[in-house]
Amino acid sequence: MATTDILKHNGLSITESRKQILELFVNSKGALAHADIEKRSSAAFDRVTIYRTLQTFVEKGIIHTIPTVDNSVLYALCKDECKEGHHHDNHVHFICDNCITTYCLDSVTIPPVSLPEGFIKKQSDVVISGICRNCR
Amino acid sequence: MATTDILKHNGLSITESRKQILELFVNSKGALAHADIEKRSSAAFDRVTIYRTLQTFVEKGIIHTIPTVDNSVLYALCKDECKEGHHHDNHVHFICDNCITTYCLDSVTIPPVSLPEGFIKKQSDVVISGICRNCR
DNA sequence: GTAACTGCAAAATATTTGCATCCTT
DNA sequence: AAGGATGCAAATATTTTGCAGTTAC
Repeated sequence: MATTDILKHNGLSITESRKQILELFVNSKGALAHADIEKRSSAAFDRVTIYRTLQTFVEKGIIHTIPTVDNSVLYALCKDECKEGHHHDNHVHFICDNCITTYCLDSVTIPPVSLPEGFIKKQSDVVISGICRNCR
Repeated sequence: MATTDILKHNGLSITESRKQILELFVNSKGALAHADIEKRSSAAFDRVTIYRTLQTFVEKGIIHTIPTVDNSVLYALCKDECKEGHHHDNHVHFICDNCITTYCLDSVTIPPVSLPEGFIKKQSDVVISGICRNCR
């Protein structure tokens, strides 16, 4: 799906920054941090615009944040099942210790985890670190 | 184990701030953020001291960071299996959407996840969010 | 034309570093 | 006494907010 279509689908107006930033996500295999976007976008968007664009994309369910053990904030494209306000991010994230790329392993399903009495699960995230395909 | 012993075990000198901050972790059911420590410590430690103490504890394997989807950084006590430089954090973290407490569910083991060809797993973290025991 | 988006400036927050002083061993 | 830990000041880095100008529809 073209970036313009994705934006339209979500009721967002089509702007250069949104198209380009979304393009970055579509073309990237891994997740992106705010800093990556700042570097990679050809046009120099304002830092603030990037913050706001990312926030908008998260709200609309176009991208989602990935939990990381260090304090960095990573974003990656959501799959179609994601809808506004309700994420369906039941997929595994893999962070390569070597090249630092973060992959969304959509093909890997999270096995059910049984919680202790009284805990009600809403969402689960699995982050696995190690060495990726390309770095072996 | 008393806090002083833990510190000795790790070759750290015994200071008021270290004892008190470690005490907070021992007494806390959930994980703590930098801000929590700043608030809860009776003596008012310098913000910088807290940063440095947490960093030292992480290096020594006394506490570990917990991955979170928002950008916050959380810390929790490590179990005995954790050794300096090599963490064994194969346990599930549970974040309550209501009271924001983060639990280390040591009793819950992470089921094995099969990765695609070429990916080598080193460590895995599972973060589950929902409603905790106390908030139902 | 109107509502929404962007960029700039600046405020608010969070984190790191240097250095002099104080405390632990 | 010596090395390490702390506190203060200040430098950096990160994120948020307000507002005026611009752009999409």
